[in-house]
Amino acid sequence: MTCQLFRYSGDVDTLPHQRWLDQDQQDVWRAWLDVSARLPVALHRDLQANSDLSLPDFDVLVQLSEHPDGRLRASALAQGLQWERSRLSHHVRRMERRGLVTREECDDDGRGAWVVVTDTGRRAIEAAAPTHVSTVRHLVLDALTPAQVRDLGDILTTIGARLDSASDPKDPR
Amino acid sequence: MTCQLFRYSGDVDTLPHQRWLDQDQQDVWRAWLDVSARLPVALHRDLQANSDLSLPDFDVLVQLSEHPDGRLRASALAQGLQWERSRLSHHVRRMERRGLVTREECDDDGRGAWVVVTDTGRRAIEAAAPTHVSTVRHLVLDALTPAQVRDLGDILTTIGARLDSASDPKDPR
DNA sequence: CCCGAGTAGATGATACGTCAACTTGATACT
DNA sequence: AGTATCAAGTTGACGTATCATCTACTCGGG
Repeated sequence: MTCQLFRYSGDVDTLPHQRWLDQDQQDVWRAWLDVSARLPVALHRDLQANSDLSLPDFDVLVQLSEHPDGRLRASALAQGLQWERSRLSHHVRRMERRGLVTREECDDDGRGAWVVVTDTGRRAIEAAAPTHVSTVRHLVLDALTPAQVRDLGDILTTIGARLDSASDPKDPR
Repeated sequence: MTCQLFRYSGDVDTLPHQRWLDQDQQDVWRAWLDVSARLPVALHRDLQANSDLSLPDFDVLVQLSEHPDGRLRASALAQGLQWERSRLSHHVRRMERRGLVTREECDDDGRGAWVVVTDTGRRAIEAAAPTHVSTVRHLVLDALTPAQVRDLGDILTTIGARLDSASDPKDPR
């Protein structure tokens, strides 16, 4: 994977007023694309091998498990997952069909709905979690030095902040 | 996002023999999940705003543009993208329908197929590339110090290597 | 009380990704 | 030649993600 990000047949100067990426930057960006594509696939496969959960299933169950009674309002859940509400709705429907969660009406708000983890769901995540965590360790956290883990945290926080302000109406670049 | 990765109602010790993540590790892992989920969404939105290309469309066109005549054998293209062949086949079909690429039979190998970028496809990527690159800069490369970019490259390379050996039949942990 | 604006969530259409067949042509071995 | 095997690519089914749209409810004035 040593090719350039753009090498149109002609000269790059055919597109003037444009800063392209130098070689080092291209390498880092390619590496990002590579890892961010393959890591979730590896985690997903790992989960599938040890449980009937997908990565999104797992994320949902983690959120629910973290809250008292294993229940959360749909919007709160969506926000915790950084998902769109419609995505959550679709996903919960599928998980409900498999018995991992149920939906319950909300008393104080007639529009609202609770998403509740079932016993089946609890058993599923408790069975899946150990290997999942150890895969995360093996592929990422234990692969890096403590200093690298710290650096990575700082880097991701910085990028995360950019993403915040990018979706923010202020500073649309 | 200051919650723990796992906080079952009971004590963590109900699942013994398991190393969980400490707080710092959880933070880093959460940050990874957060950024790796939101960055592609931001890039995708950006592309949609300036062109009719999706992120995968863009990736395909980049690969094709990097090669003479803008043509590549399907397998080579799949490998360059790190995609499964079937995924490529589906995607090329959709792109073909929109006139971005065409498929051509291969003379030397009766099974093979070329994927060829059309003029429309070329125009599309040339229109989309400048803003896309500048968004990548804005959100990532220019947000970090040169040292951080180097660090990130090292970190990603390390993880990439783990991913390689994870899918490798040898060392299945 | 009623009306309009906003909110919570669900739904349908479409695009995307994966897996498991399947088809067809290349290769190798007899 | 004949057959087994493998490689290239396609297809169909299904799960997943996004967008636009819809329904039902809440709330804050008139």
